[in-house]
Amino acid sequence: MAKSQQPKAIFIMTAKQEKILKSALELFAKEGYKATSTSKVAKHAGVSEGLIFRHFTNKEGLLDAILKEGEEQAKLLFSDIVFETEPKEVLRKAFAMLENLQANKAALEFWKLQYKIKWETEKYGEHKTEPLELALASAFKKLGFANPEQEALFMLIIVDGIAMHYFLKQTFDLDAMIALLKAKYEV
Amino acid sequence: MAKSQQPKAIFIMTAKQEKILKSALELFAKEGYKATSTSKVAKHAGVSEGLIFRHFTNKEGLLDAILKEGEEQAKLLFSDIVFETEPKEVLRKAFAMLENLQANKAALEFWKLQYKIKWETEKYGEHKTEPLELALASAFKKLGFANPEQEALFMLIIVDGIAMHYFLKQTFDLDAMIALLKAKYEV
Amino acid sequence: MAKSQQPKAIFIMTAKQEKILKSALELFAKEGYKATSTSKVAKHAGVSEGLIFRHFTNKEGLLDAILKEGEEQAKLLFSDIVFETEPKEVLRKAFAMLENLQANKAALEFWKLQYKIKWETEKYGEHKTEPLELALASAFKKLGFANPEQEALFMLIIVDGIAMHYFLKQTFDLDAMIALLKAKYEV
Amino acid sequence: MAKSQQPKAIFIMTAKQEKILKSALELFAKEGYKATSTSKVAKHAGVSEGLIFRHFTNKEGLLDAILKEGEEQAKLLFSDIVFETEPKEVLRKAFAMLENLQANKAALEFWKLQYKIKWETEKYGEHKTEPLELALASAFKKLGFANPEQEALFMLIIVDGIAMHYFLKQTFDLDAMIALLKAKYEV
DNA sequence: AATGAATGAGTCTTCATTCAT
DNA sequence: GATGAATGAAGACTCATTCAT
Repeated sequence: MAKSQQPKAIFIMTAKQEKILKSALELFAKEGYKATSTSKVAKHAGVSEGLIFRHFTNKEGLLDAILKEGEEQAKLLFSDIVFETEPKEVLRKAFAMLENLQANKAALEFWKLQYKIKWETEKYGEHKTEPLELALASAFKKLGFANPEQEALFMLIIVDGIAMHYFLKQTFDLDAMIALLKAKYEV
Repeated sequence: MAKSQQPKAIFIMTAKQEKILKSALELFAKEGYKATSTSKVAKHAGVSEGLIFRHFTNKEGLLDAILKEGEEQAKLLFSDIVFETEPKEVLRKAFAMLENLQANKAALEFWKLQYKIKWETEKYGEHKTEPLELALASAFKKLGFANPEQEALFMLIIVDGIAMHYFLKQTFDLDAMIALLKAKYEV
Repeated sequence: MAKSQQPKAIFIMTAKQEKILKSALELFAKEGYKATSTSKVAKHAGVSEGLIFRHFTNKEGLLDAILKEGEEQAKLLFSDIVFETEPKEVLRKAFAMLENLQANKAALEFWKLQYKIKWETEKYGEHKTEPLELALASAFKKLGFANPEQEALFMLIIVDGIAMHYFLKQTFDLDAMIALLKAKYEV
Repeated sequence: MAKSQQPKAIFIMTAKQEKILKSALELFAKEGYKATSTSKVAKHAGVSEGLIFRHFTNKEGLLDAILKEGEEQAKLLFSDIVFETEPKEVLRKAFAMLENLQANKAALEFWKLQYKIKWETEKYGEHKTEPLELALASAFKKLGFANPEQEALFMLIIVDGIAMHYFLKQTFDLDAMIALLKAKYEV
């Protein structure tokens, strides 16, 4: 793996830089990282191919920049759950994350990319969901579950699995599945 | 996508043909489909690159052959469950599939490939698990669940999710998770 | 520097392989190593660019193959001198090497390449001329020179310098210079 | 080759201009002209890449500026010899040039670059050494040599060859070689 | 004077695929 | 059935150069 370098500052970006990032996100999420050539990204973003390398050093650097932005977004999304103290509400908000997938196209693309990358490169560990796991464990403890840590992991796996099926299967009824979950956990 | 063609007969295979298939499976599962070049496969299998194309027409044809063999294996694996009539036993056997992952290294590679391919190419739909879904639905019906079809899908998602986490996370305690599942479904 | 690999056997070469080698020698010698692109070599040799890499792995591998062949030729050329025992004859034959430059175009290109590469990459040490140096030293000893090793090196430097000037200066009178040399060493 | 243009005036140079020139000299001498990118020069000099082109028009213009400065230095260096009338002293001073290589690191880099460029671009002819050649010829004439012009060229070739060997061979004993030269010419 | 974003042509190299033997 | 030479298109990346600011 080549060394990769994130741009000096995420917040100061030229219009073209943002276009590149947006295009890359879209294409990586749709076709995968390896299958998306830098020239395809450039064409899609309407810039010269060289510009990608001036701004992101590498193809890998481009991926890292996207992933870093995704992490930022994820933190934001998770914070709502992490700071919730009412246990039932924690669960409800966790399920709400799933509901959000249908409404927010950008978020959906980010998540889809996460999965694709996870399988393609086995690069990004699960540690990003750790705070979520802790929050859930705490909620399950308050609700009197016997093995709260395991329950938390179990729920994460379920939410993960549902998201995955939603991504991969066109005919998947997300709302119905969320309703079932809510019923099972009585929230 | 180029047209692809399966080998004339699956059961009659030369030693080299099998070597190619085995090497491709291993490499595709480890590195991914796109990231594995036909030349790498040829070298790993100890054959000339041309031979791959004589036997499998395409790189895609090679993938299809592997996937087809996987389907065969899946059918075999599933048949035990599908023909089971005792509902609790159906669930037990479904969970046993997960336990099997730890024992059978070859099976594990096959499944890992299935997941990798699913994400990389979005090529293989879920239809392979349909009989499984039906068997589970029937079992849940007998057990008096309100919405057996949905329960079946839910369970499949859970099993899928568990398998995925097992593949991607080195520190995942598979046995504990299966125990939890069994407790939840009282089998 | 990337690893480079010489072709399995130098003597068994396809026609295209030889064409590549010949073109590369000519272009490297004329324009320099860095300034000669592999695509230029391919076009000049009338082959596809990919073929260069199939046969020589790298651009560097291509250079190595040429240099190795040059070394072979040099050994042949030097052997005539090295096995000469009559001291004056040794000197005469050393000077004859210079005279040969005018007659033998292939040899000239090889030598020119050697100089170019020496300066461009500082890759190939002087050790190739060692047997020559020893032979000259032995000759000077027999002729009663005070410091034969140093005299040998001195002569090599002169011959080298003359060859260089011949390569770089169009108006250089090689024959006259050789005559002067012969007069000075009374051979 | 693109047209190239020297900076309006050599003597009036901003600090950045000098830094560029210094960096370019160092890098060209170490890595070669082709192998040194303008971006490397800019980074090494701590200036923007664009500035190189504002000041020197071209990469070639940058090279020319360096070479021109080298010529200036050469004239200075040679003048000591050119205006010398005592023949033995002319020879002594010519040999002193070689001795100077060991003492003066800056001069060494300049000369090394001259050689590198000579071989890489075959751009700079020998005309720079013409006054030197004349001075030597005159000295040899006074000393009663039969063919003074040729003797002068011969000596130049020797000095050149010695310098080259000193640059390329780490284990070269420069002092010993100069001593031999002095002995041969009895100075 | 100085910057740095932007480009397009070109660099070396890899890839899937074809074909003569 | 099997090889390995051969290809052409595409891959990531670099480079000299331009231009708006």
